[in-house]
Amino acid sequence: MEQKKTEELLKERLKEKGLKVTHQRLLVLSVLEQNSGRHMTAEDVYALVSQDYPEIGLATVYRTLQLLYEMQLADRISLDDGCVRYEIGHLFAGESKHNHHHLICRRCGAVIPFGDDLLDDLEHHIEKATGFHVLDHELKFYGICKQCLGKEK
Amino acid sequence: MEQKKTEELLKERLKEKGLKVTHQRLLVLSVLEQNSGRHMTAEDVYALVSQDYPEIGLATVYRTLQLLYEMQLADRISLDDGCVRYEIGHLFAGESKHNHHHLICRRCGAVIPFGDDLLDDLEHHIEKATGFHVLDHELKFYGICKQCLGKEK
DNA sequence: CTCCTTGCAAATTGTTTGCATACCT
DNA sequence: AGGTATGCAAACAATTTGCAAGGAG
Repeated sequence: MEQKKTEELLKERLKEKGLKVTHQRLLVLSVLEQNSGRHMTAEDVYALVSQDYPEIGLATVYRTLQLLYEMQLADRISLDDGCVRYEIGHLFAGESKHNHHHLICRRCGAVIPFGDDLLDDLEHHIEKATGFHVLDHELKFYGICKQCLGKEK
Repeated sequence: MEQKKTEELLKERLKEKGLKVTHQRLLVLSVLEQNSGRHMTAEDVYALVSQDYPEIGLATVYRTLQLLYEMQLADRISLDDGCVRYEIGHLFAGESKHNHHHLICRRCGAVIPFGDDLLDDLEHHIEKATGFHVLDHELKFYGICKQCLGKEK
């Protein structure tokens, strides 16, 4: 029913905006959901959706991911490898705060999620100090992962 | 002499690696330095270097920026507008901790630097908790800037 | 004199767009 | 029916690469 919930959420939001509920859109969301942990490129999603629905076009996947992002149903990050990635955050029905960060290994490229939310205070501070209304944040740490450290001379 | 310092730093590091000190490399660094506040794309740098040195090729600028980044002489960020940007952080002779963050307006695209370093504690915490050795971090806040908020109905 | 580096152009790669057709509502 | 979405192919834009010629050590 977690499953069901985001699907319903998508349908609602589509209707609100006069957009249509299509097979493709549901499939893209479902793939994202079944891989909620991974950071998926459009190609990744395309490959998976194609298994069930080979007729889908890559362009549709791009369009749909963008749509999901705009509707706050998907999270978007860049891992500096030249492509945008999407993932489903732990969304609590309507609340769409994205609260996990990433540790990126400069050596092997591993991406380790790191859940923590110490940034709320900082956000409030920013709002007060600059008048900037914070909606979301993205925090990445670069360094060397445990494995790579182990391999070092 | 701040000026002089990074140039010397570059020369040193090039020699260490058996690489060569070229006019182009010095010029790219110098342009970055003279615009230390801006987040510059390769094209931006290319345009500026071209004024003094029209023969330079765009590919060289790309190669040089990458090099400076690898040598920790330049900082690299992505503002999600589809191109990588570089800037010179306030580097304190050798120490290359990059400690300023960015507020990115979802409406007008403005990028507001935000200096603050509350993340050291968090970094230590991560190292202890995960064994990941943190070298650097990148923090972006997305939201609506003051001006755009003002324009709202 | 020997590699490293450059400039140029061509090649790649991720992503977007135009358009006729197919599909929701 | 009527407008939205789709698939395909072509268009794009940022970045990379191959290679012959030039330049630093």
